[in-house]
Amino acid sequence: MKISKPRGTRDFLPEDTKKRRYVESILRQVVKNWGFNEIITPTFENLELFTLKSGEGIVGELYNFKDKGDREMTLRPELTAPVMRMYVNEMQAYQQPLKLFYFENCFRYERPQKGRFREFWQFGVELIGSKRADADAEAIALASEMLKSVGIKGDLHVNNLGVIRHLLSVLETEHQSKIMRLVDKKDDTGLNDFLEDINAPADLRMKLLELICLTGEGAVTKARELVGNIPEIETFQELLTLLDTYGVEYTINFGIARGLDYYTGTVFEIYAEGLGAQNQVCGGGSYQLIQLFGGGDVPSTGFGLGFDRIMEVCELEAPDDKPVVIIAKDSTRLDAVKVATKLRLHMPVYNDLMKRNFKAQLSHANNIGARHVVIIGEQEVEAEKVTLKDMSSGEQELLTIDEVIEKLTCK
RNA sequence: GCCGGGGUAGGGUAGCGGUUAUCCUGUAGCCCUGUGGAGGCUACGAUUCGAGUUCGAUUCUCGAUCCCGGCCCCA
Repeated sequence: MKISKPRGTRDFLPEDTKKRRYVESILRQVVKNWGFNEIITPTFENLELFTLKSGEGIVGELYNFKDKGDREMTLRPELTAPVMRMYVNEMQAYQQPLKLFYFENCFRYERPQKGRFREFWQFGVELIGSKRADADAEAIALASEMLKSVGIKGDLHVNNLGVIRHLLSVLETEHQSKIMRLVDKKDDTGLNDFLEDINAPADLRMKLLELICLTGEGAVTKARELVGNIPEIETFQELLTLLDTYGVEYTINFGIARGLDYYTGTVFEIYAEGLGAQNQVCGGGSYQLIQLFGGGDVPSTGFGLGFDRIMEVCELEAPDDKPVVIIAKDSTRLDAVKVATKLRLHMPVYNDLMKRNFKAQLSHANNIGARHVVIIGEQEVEAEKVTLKDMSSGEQELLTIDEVIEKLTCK
């Protein structure tokens, strides 16, 4: 009787894990160099944390459960809300801006497909305390740099929601939200119908439809013509100038909306090729969530990277471990253990655990890709040395253990 | 929740009503107990699960399940 793994989860074999850890280590190095500090939050949280942020509707997509104390819990579906909760609970007195990052698994009860799993990993950054374009620009530049560091060419689209919000400000709040959702979905007919339903002014309707199609060069100028010289445009222009200075390539896209009300201004998405329908590898922007969780009026900006999607398109190869295999005879196995113990302070070492004969041990060493083997037989024990054999050249020489360490570690 | 396409040893496959279920690879061992990569031999190991049709099902039908792709959703 075999037990299969739960739907939408994955086993990572040694080769997979090695590559994942390697890519992870590169991303970690980049965020650290940008001055961000890692945090860890619980794997499960009170259900309310997420319904508060995203509405009751998301419960259907959650891995939620009641614990033995009858509390409504859920495995975390994302990490922005937990980080905000953590900030409100424990970090409000910290120096701002807070520069935080996390790399954790998340859980969503969804139908698996390419680039979508029920357990997946998010690498995210939250920058708390600054509402300036400088913070948004740093977040975007960092996201861009992270992808670049692992060899992924992403297509970055940026927008400032303040512009479209300004245009819609004459409408009721609920209508505004609804329109933002329709724009996010790129549901043009739905949008038209809705504008018809609420009897939106013809002038606004025309401007809106024109605005959300604005993209690429000259889009800012055209937007300015549509909505006038409002502060939101100036902020957006400031962000773009900063991005230019960072050397980040981007596409202006007034059609990116993000369906949720807590996004305040800057929003961005990054897409990568080769991922099928789920081609977004990064999404983020500036948002206002802290008040919702009982904190002050603190602006934040952040983004999440879909680590699994990155792995899907990342072509980096993890460096080789260069294992050393010790080959011994039955009569010298204890000597082999002693030598292994010394060598293990410096390098990965394999010892025979199968009581293989001499030839089979050598063959096994070859099969697992050993660069070198260390032979310990009666002759070597007698001479208080070992034989080091280079597996690719076949050359071998009699050396002391210290000489072996010296020789293998300096390469 | 919806729509397609799939599921045969650990991995890759052939068979498409009756076979000892094919071959490649893998793993372990032997040929060969102080020198690997080749070769030969041996062993291990599979029809996703459950119903139905049939004398007989890996093969046909239905259901479940999982995988792959897409829709919805995407915090």
